[in-house]
Amino acid sequence: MESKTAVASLAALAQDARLAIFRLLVQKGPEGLCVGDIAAKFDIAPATLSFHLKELTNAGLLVSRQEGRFIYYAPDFEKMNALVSYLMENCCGGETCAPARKPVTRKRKEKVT
Amino acid sequence: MESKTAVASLAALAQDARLAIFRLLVQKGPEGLCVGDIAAKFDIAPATLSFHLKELTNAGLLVSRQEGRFIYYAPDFEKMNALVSYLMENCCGGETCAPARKPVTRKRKEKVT
DNA sequence: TCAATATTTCTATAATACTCGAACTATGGA
DNA sequence: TCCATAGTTCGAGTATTATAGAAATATTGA
Repeated sequence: MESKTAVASLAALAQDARLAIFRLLVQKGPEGLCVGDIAAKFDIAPATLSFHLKELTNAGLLVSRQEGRFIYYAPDFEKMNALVSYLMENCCGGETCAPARKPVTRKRKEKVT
Repeated sequence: MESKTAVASLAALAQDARLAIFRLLVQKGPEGLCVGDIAAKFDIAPATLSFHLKELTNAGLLVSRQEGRFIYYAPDFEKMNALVSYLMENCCGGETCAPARKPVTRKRKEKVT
């Protein structure tokens, strides 16, 4: 991960509303939530919410998909793991700590064929 | 961890110089580095460096100790772990991911008696 | 096609943060 | 005591970011 990317991701998370939104989505998982569902959880003007979702998406922390009229946002878990790994890279010289953490893994979704 | 604290920590890290400084110190470990040693690694005006160290310290990410004329800064590893845990708390509803990550642990320093 | 719903873009204002020169404080050695 | 070294605080200029009203876009159902 590049330093620039990490700074952008951290900046995206360094804001009350965005951190709350991101954590909500992390807890929700890969299915995500549509904008309206997120709006229902927080008292944020639609334009402001849209702005924050864009910030998180531009930072690479969220991915979105359209389903009919609804747009779902979900975390990009790989990016989140990469960010954390970048922060802790070679912790304590790599001798006492590394590998510091195991990345988040999740069960592969069954194919719905 | 409180949301306010997490935002402050993330904001402290969401800056080129500060992220580089923090990562340098994470890699150095609990002994830390004095300001001069940090300054030697980056091209930053002393006042600016001092400002950034203060930001990181106020956010709780660094601790400092004085040794003679030198002030050593080192990461607060517990705070760092708490921040990461907060980000990933109850990931994917806690079913598929949790416990997502193990915190950084390091060997207890031998007592120098 | 028309209206309603869902979300985004535009635009402006207010607030906050970064940088660094200059002046200041604290420690240790001569 | 006096000076040099190590860091910090202050102040001002510049830049970036948050917020939200209004207008625009896109999708669906009638």
